[in-house]
Amino acid sequence: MIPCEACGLRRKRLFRPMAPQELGRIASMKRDHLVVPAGTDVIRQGERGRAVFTLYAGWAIRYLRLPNGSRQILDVLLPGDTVGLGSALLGGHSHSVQTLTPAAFCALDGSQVAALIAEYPALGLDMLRTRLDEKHRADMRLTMLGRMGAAERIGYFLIEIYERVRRRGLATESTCPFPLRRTDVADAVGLSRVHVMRALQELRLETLAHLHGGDLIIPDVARLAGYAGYATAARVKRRALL
Amino acid sequence: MIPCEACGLRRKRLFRPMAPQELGRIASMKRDHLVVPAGTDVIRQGERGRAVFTLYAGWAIRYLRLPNGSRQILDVLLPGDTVGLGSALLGGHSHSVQTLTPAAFCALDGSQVAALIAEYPALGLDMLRTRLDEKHRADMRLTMLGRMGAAERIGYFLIEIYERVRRRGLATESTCPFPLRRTDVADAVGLSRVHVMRALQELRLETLAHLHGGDLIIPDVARLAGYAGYATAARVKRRALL
DNA sequence: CGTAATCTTGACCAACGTCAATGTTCGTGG
DNA sequence: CCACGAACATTGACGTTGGTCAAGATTACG
Repeated sequence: MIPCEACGLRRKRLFRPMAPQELGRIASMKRDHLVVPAGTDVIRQGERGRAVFTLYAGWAIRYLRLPNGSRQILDVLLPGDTVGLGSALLGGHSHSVQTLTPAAFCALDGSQVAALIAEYPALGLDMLRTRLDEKHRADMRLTMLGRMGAAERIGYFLIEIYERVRRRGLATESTCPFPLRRTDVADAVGLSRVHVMRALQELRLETLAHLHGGDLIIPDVARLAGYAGYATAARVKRRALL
Repeated sequence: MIPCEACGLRRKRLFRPMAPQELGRIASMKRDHLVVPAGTDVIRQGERGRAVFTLYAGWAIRYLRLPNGSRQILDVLLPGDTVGLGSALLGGHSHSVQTLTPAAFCALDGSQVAALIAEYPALGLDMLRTRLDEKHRADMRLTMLGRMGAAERIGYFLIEIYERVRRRGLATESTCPFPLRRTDVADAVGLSRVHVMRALQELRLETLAHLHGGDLIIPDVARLAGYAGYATAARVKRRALL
């Protein structure tokens, strides 16, 4: 079990530095370091659980399964993203989380989060900031589902992921890993799998973006951003481990 | 200008009681009590501003305008809802807010929010809780846009609003005020105005819901909830004024 | 009482979903 | 190293949902 003090994630520029005391307190909440293969359900919609997970390595999705069997992907989780805070503070899990690749999670005892915030208000503020930033992303995603055509939606989705991966130092100038299948893209942007194919072909023909092997290639990021109406917003430093 | 101590909103059961000190501190941040007619843009997307607004009376929408002119309504604001926390903590406004009815807002100085949370960590925790609850609502809305048909979407949208209004004590057994126009509904659920008409007719024919005058009538809430896949989640007490 | 805004409906068209057949990749066991 | 199967990608044909255009009805308001 990797101690929080030695956690590599924290060193990235994307995350705020923490005071040693804060870090020590968080370390005391660490309950597990869980390593799982691709396709594992780490959290199941409806379960009780009060653990808070930070994705340490690998990719995962947060999704909802409807009574009729269809699936909506709510978010793609990248290393450093936290999930389960809602369940810890509010009650049961309202969504599921599944790994897309082999992955490792850091599990904290969520029942202590309220106490933690009471002790270190600055942590609460940071968590609130991160939440607000994510809410902005959620607003944009809602807009893309509500008001954009198939190709633009997918373009937006792809560039958003590319930018998030890039900020974590995991992408090159024009390429980033992309372990999602066509079905996953479809369930994320609200289209059928077949129509995703058609829209991807359109993007490929216009040299805006294409998928190849497990990689996403965007020859000209600015051009795709223009096409899909994506605006790079100044982003907040996130709170790692929480 | 109504002092926070006398604010009627705080007394409703939906909101947590506050300690006198907390309340005093918040009162010291109050900058304005703004009364505006219907159709006023209180916040414009892109503006600088660091004010935090609490809707005191009336209805409003939070929306995004795309380069191509179309509009996505992100949320409907009811009395007691707070808006602008993101801008206060993160920078400029990423969305606009417009009143649907004559309305009154309480405006607080947002630049003091960080300091407020540092002083009263419990407030930060409450704000985080409220945020997490709203995020759940946002997840559900994304799902409805991505995976549901027109009539179900609108049914979901209507019942969600009805429940929120009811919890504030502003609805009767089967009726609540509903100042949105067809166009607003369309921009909220991601359909065209004409298609909203067709879907509303379907809901009316099946006696699930109908709009009349400025009112929304839902003869059998449970039946509509079943139809639209709406599940009443236990909701958090919200933080009024913030 | 008249004008503007909104609601409502019908006719037609485009976008997207479904079904089904074929190709491709990749892992597994011989 | 090859043969096989399973999962996934790809494409075409066709059906359905939802968008667009346009006209008339109703309501809100000066």
